[in-house]
Amino acid sequence: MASDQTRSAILAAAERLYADRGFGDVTLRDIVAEANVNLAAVNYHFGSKDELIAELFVTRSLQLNRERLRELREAEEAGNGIGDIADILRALVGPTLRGCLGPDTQHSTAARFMIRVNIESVPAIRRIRNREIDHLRKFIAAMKRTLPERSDVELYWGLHFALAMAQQTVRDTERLTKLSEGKCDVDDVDGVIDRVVRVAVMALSAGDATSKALTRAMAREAR
Amino acid sequence: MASDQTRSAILAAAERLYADRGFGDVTLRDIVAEANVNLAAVNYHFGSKDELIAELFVTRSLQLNRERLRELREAEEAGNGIGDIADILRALVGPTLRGCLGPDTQHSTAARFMIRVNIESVPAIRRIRNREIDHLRKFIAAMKRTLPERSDVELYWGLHFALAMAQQTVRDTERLTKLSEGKCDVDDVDGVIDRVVRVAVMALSAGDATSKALTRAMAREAR
DNA sequence: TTGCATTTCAAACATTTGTATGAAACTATC
DNA sequence: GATAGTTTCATACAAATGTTTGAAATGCAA
Repeated sequence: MASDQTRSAILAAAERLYADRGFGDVTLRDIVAEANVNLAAVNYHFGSKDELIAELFVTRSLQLNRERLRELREAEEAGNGIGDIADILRALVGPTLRGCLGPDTQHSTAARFMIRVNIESVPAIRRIRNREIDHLRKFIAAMKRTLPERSDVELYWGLHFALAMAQQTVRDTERLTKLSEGKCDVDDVDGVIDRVVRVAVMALSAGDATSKALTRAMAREAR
Repeated sequence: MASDQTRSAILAAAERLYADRGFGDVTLRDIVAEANVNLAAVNYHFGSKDELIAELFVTRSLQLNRERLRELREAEEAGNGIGDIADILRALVGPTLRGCLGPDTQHSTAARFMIRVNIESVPAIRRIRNREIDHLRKFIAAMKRTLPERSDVELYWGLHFALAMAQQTVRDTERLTKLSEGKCDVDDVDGVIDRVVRVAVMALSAGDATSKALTRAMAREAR
């Protein structure tokens, strides 16, 4: 086992470089230079470049999922096993947005790395991502407990849209800021989370009479 | 000018290969083999690999934007310059979803290419994408005409979320299908469009009293 | 210290990649 | 049908990249 400090140095350097410059144009030589270790060290400690990337992603992924489930548990415990739907959705999108948005994001390597993962999509990561489904099912189950009369399809679409809004906000922060000329304050993380959650809650009723009534109400207002 | 058939063959072959295998692992040699032309032909006709990719993307992008604007114009003409908000949003997300979803997607190279563009993100394309903002502003303007009393911020977020849902659906069709065990029918393109539009319309009222009332209503129902 | 396993290192390897070159083939104009 | 411009072709180039190798260094137990 020894000191492991070479291994850690590689992980840290790789995450930093990937976060800053993306997966596309960071070579092993860049990484070992940043980490001040020998070129062969990567293959010695990780086997291959892809396995290094995979380890980085898995580590951060597990952290994210742990945090999500922790918040989900909190939400359900507060309601004696039945969480408020907004809190459940907040547990789903909150950790991502809190991790990847906000003014202090510039200082968190892990955050910027996960943003990269959301923007680019390298095969080594795509393979792992497919295992995320079991994790999401836990949220579907919790949503079902809270809204038992909702059809499954509505729940799936609701979760899908919630993730869509969160991830697109992370991915396209720059475009939204430019488009809105800074009027959309993505640094107000809690505000963004509230907004996403609110829309996601509404999305869950997209097939319902209530929502159709709302749509009609808006149409009237527009006249 | 001459025949241009080499040029076209390269474009067609490149689009097909990129659509099938992604930008990451398609080399110029793969492309020229598929197109039955000489290796040097790519640099002769396009200058560089990146310019070839750029031309492919620009072509498809212009098509998409043209179609969006056509539908937007239709929507506004139907209402004497003021379109129904749902129709405006439909003009925004409809072309993308109609192009990239549905059972016949397997047969359209252009569609699969644009899906790739949504999944992967290569520098050559990212650069061009930033010019999309002017295009989106036209939709903001149309939305503003229909909902003049809405604050700009609400409009920006609404458009952002609409695109988020559409693009994530294109990007993560597979995950949604797996997660829902096929219960979410993404082949029903019109159904998906309706759903996205409906949620997007609701999102536009995320800061309003109406939506807060709806949220409260749902909370009551959940009890 | 000796011996053994782990880790580091410099160097080389083997491909793969986009691009450049210069001659040949082709095309169209006069 | 000669000439000039365009296009095609085989081949070479140069650089980059992940990986391997075998020896040197290091750590550690007996």
